[in-house]
Amino acid sequence: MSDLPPENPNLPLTSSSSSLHHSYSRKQKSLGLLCTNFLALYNRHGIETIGLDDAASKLGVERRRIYDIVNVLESVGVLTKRAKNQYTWKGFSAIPAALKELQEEGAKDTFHRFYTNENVKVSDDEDDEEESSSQPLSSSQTDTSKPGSLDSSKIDNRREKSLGLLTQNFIKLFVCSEARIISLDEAAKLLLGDAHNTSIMRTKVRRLYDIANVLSSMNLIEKTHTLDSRKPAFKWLGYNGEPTFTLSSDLMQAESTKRVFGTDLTNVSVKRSRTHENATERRIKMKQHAIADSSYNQSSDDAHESRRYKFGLFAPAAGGTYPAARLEDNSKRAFDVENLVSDYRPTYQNQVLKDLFAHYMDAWKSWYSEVTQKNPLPDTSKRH
DNA sequence: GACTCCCGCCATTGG
DNA sequence: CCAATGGCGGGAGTC
Repeated sequence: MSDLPPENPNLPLTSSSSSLHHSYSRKQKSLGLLCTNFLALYNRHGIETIGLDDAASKLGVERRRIYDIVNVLESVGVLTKRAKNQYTWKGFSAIPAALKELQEEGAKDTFHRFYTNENVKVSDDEDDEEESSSQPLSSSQTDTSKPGSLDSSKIDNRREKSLGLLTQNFIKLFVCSEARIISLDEAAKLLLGDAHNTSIMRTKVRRLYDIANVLSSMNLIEKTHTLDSRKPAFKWLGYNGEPTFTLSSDLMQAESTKRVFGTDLTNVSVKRSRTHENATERRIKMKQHAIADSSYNQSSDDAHESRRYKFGLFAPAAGGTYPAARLEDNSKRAFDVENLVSDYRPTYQNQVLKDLFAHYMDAWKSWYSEVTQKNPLPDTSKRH
């Protein structure tokens, strides 16, 4: 107990004052940003263990959020749980191994799927149905799920729905297939195996957004859109062997506004105005909803509605097509450092943040010069 | 008005 | 029993 009190009404806005509608910026509280900060805070020498409380207070967020981040980081090997409240920092160098393991694991799953399906068709065409029904790829041991029997079926039902596992499965999607770009809907559908229940889907997609955000902040994936359609999707970048923390992806998006890294670490202050509605009401409403919803429209999804999706028949076991993508687009727009610097004007009163800022600026400058060297011209920055 | 996805209630799990 | 964890989905911001 010390430092920053939970309520800290200081928005690092450079404006002198009179910010009447001190805009609540959702972006500045995104999981991705938080993760970026988290990484910057711990991805350095000397760090060995991480305390959740410490992280929470340093980053100025509630514990709950830390769990979110830590879970996905752990599923990629960057962290490991040591004890209650305690994690061990492994670093980015642990990513390749973790990725590889996931890939192998995924390959196995794929095999399994095909064998039980005995329907190995090597269609090269668009329509490439992926597995038939109910069997989300999970690493659970036995599955005795009978649609009719309801009882102590899944003790570890929880684990199956954990953010961590979901993260791994999401990654497997990329690592174990030819797919380079996947939209979250597709991912959700794939990971769900089936159950096109709108509600379930929505929830799953929500989670995927969360995951995608932190994965993005690690530069493992990047947001784009599907080649053909306009649908937003994520592109697998893979691990680019970057010992020092990179921040590009995040900064890229800073172009338009202030989705700037260090902004407001102590962001416990302005929360979006919760609709006046006390907890009780809320709870009740929830219950009612649950009840009314209990009659899950279990329409057996009839149409398979196969997403034309290339689930590369079992990924090449060794080496094969290990996604080795780099940011090869030229779409990265350039903006000038000085401008950003002077414009940004750090209002950090805390040493850590200052430190952090310097760190970022450093990394970014080098990145910037590198890019400008390759791309002499700032490249007509069109709309994103 | 569709997309994103933050927030925090509260069920679970662990000690 | 309480504290640590973390599923989950309402609904507020964004685009």
